[in-house]
Amino acid sequence: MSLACQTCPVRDSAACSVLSEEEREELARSGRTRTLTRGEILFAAGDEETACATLVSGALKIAAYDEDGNERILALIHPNGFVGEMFAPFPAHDVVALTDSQLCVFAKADMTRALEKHPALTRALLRRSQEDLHLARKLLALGSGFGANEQVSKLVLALAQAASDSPCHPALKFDLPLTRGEIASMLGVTIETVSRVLTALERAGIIKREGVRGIEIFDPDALENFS
Amino acid sequence: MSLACQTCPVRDSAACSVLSEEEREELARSGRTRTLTRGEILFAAGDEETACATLVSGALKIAAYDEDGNERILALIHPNGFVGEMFAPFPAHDVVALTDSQLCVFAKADMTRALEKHPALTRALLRRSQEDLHLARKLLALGSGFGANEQVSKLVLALAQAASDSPCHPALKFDLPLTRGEIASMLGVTIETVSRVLTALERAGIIKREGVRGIEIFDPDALENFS
DNA sequence: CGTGGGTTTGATGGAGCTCAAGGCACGTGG
DNA sequence: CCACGTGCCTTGAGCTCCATCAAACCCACG
Repeated sequence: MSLACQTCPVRDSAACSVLSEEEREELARSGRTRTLTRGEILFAAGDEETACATLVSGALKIAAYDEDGNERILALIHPNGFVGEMFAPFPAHDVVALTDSQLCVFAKADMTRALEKHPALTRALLRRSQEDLHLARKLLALGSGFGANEQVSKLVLALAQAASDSPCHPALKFDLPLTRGEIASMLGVTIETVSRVLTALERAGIIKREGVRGIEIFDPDALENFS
Repeated sequence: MSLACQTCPVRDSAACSVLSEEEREELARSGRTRTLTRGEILFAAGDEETACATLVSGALKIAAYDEDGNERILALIHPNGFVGEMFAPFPAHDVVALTDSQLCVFAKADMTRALEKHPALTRALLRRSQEDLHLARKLLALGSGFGANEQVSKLVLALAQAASDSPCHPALKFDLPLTRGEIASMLGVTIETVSRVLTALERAGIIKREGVRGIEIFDPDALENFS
């Protein structure tokens, strides 16, 4: 399916928003939209045909797998986000849909050409890349900061912030985009530990679980300092 | 001190190498060289005056500190590397010299102007940024991959590769740029654990320690698979 | 109703953190 | 030159936290 930028929900915030109307139209001609259902994979590590994409709606994960097949989640992509190796010959990691998602995809060659043609687009991607870098390092800092309690509570808080529209305040009631197993593999802990921390948080009156994915946060500050 | 690009050891590989001779001269006029001794800090998190720099020689660390003052190392910068937030209003992390280092520094405003003027420079930085992102994720994957033995041995191997001139093969004999404590804070383990793993590696005949920082590697493959 | 995926909860053992002591290299001042 | 202090590293002993193993639960779905 070809692109329909006029009705795109992220037309004013994605990287391509720096382009003029005509420039955008031209870029759009080389792209395609694609929809994914949960679990479907967008790029696989080592793929021949390389491409890149911006996420319009939904959520993605970037994941690596060790020799035993254990997944390690390296990053989450939210709407407006951009994925794809622009310079490496092939993608280094798998990119998989966490929820039903909608994105627009470009062949690497087309995107490379567009970068040469539109410096503003390159700057926009540089900015995004630096943000991704920042997020990766935040996750790294979270990583072995301290105990499992800290890690899980802070991740819940981070997910709440990501789920919120307003940039600063966390959503107080939202659905986790991740299963317990996925939370576990973002932090390098086990499913059981994640589950235990969540019940502890609930017993402490800090959160409430609604079904399996729903979370209601009563005390955001307590999530920061849970030991 | 102003720049002397003619004699710069990384003139053909740093980001600025994409510029023509005259363009480089012009950029050079807005930059300054700076030398740091081990431990000196280049940028501090939250600094007012923001800047960026490419590393000419030596090594840097990017580090964050938790509320108790524990350091967490987020990345290492090697010669050719570029540091500095181009878009954020202030740096998010400390940047500190690991060894005596030499770099050339640019005010953020000057660099921003240069980016607008030289699209090729922007592309070069985008490429570098993606590489940094890749490295951060590699460290993330290393993180809670598995036991402390794995982590430390793989990090030693990675440091050996970084110390080597040839891109692929690790240096067989080199000096660690990091103290035990710094290795520990890259991995989120304790100093004692690092020390114990190193002695275990030595007892297994895989490495030999020469003084405190020197390392000789006998069996690089064994470092990959040490349990 | 049975099946299966994801989740919760409990019991146990071990890897690594904590605490503590000692060693080595280096600089500083008597 | 030696005594002393200071960093950094090493080694040991105990204890804690989390991974592991195992079982049961919940819920959606056929």
